[in-house]
Amino acid sequence: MYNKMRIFAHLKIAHTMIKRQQIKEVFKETAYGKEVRVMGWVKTFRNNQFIALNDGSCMANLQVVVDFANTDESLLKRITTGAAIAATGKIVESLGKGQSVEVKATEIEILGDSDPEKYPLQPKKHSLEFLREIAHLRFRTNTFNAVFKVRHALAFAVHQFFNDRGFVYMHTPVITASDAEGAGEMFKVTTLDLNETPRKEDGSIDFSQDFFGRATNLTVSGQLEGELAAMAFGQIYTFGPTFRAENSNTTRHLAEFWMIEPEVAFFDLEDNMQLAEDMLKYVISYALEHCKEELEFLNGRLLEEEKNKPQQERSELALIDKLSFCLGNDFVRLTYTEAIDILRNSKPNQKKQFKYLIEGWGADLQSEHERYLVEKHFKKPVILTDYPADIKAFYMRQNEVDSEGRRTVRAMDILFPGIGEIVGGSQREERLDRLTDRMKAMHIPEEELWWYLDTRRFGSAPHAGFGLGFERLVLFVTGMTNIRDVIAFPRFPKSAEF
RNA sequence: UCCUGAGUAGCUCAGCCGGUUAGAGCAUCUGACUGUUAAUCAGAGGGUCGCUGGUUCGAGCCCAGCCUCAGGAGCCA
Repeated sequence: MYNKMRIFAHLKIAHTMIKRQQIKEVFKETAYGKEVRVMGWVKTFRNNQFIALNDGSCMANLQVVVDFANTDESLLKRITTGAAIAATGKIVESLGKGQSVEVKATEIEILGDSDPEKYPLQPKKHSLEFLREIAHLRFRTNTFNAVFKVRHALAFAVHQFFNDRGFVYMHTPVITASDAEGAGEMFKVTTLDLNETPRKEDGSIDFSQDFFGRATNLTVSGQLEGELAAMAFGQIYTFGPTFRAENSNTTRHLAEFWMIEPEVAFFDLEDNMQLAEDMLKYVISYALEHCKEELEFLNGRLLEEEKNKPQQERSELALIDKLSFCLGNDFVRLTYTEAIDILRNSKPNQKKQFKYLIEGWGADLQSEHERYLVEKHFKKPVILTDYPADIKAFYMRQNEVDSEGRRTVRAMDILFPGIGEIVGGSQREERLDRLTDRMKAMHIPEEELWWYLDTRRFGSAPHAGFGLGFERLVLFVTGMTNIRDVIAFPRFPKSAEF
């Protein structure tokens, strides 16, 4: 009697007293027969008997076995793809193949139903295009599970890298009044009634009546503010959202993206390049170490996809091999001028296969040229430096005019295979007169940037920094090909649904 | 914004030279089966052929405009 009661009591309290465990932890359990409680979402329910359950803690699904003969049919009907359930049961060695352990359920509770006629995710392969249309649900797929775990790891690794080196994380403003950075079209920020904007006598909008008393925009870069902080802390970085109102419709542009911008006092361009290369290698190796399961999945996904491509278009290395290769090799460093020489003598240029032929010095490099250098000629990441001054921003440090009268600046772009420009940076022009000369030539109003120029007036020092497009990094590491698939809710022209 | 291609069932796609009632696989539903791995087998339901207009006896198919998506280019990170 006593024993019976104990057993009975034990069963009674099963669903209230047993603490819910993450599936990731259940897989680590070694004691067969141990009672566990898990909660998650049903991926598939096979044979009226086998639930593939996922709670997001790991990629692998836990197999929960239902004793269908002794389970109410109305409950079985509610175990559908997408439903949230709680399951209590014993850990047992799996009789089937495909998993070593499974949970033999003694109790199943439906936490949230999922109407199978309406739930759009099916236990089958979906196109990324379709999943983009249901961005609110696509996290529940294997691919996006993996992508966003890797994204998280990379973000964490970025902070770890800089923190370990004594950098200060600066939060630069999202709303900015300066319209002079020249990094692209900006989104306007206003509280004015757009139907009745106050006007000045000359008919232009009177922004003095706006919230900030002046015209404001969303930031296109935290660099200028970052430089101010670097002139006190020595080394800082920013990591925040950045906005560009360009009408860009490509696989590598977003209207809202996350950018990492370190800025370091007393650094020259060489130091800057080394920092960027070290950082990229650090975060990639962090992902390789901490996202094995996810990267292996993405690696396999990519191999599957490659099977459908013609031989020519297939990549030479699988994803994980590509990442390892990237870690094991120094990035190639060369000047713009050297790159032009290589391109001018290249086969596609000689055979006139480039759409834009390289004829002389001074033109900006097109995508096809960057791709040739990175993917065909060097076959590894490339850092291009010392671009013509005319095609680069005003704040970049000017080199002395060379023997042929060419004006260059201490710029550097890091080009990655398949991605293109992943980092853009430079040593900054710290000499006030050279900087203001350049601003005049480029029609950038000095009055608006008086605070920026103050850094050159009071204790100016050599310094350098760069901007890293975080989503482009995630693209490279996950092997995804469209930037809209590596950010949760992508913003791009005609799209801000979620 | 430019170039190219696409838009047909919930998803992936086929649909011939313009011709009768627009098809398949998967998903869903019903039934069978019950150690399955995107289970399997049998059956059923499911369509504003992107939208608007035009040509034609007749348009999913031809023409024009628009919308959306994909890939490439430009802008860039």
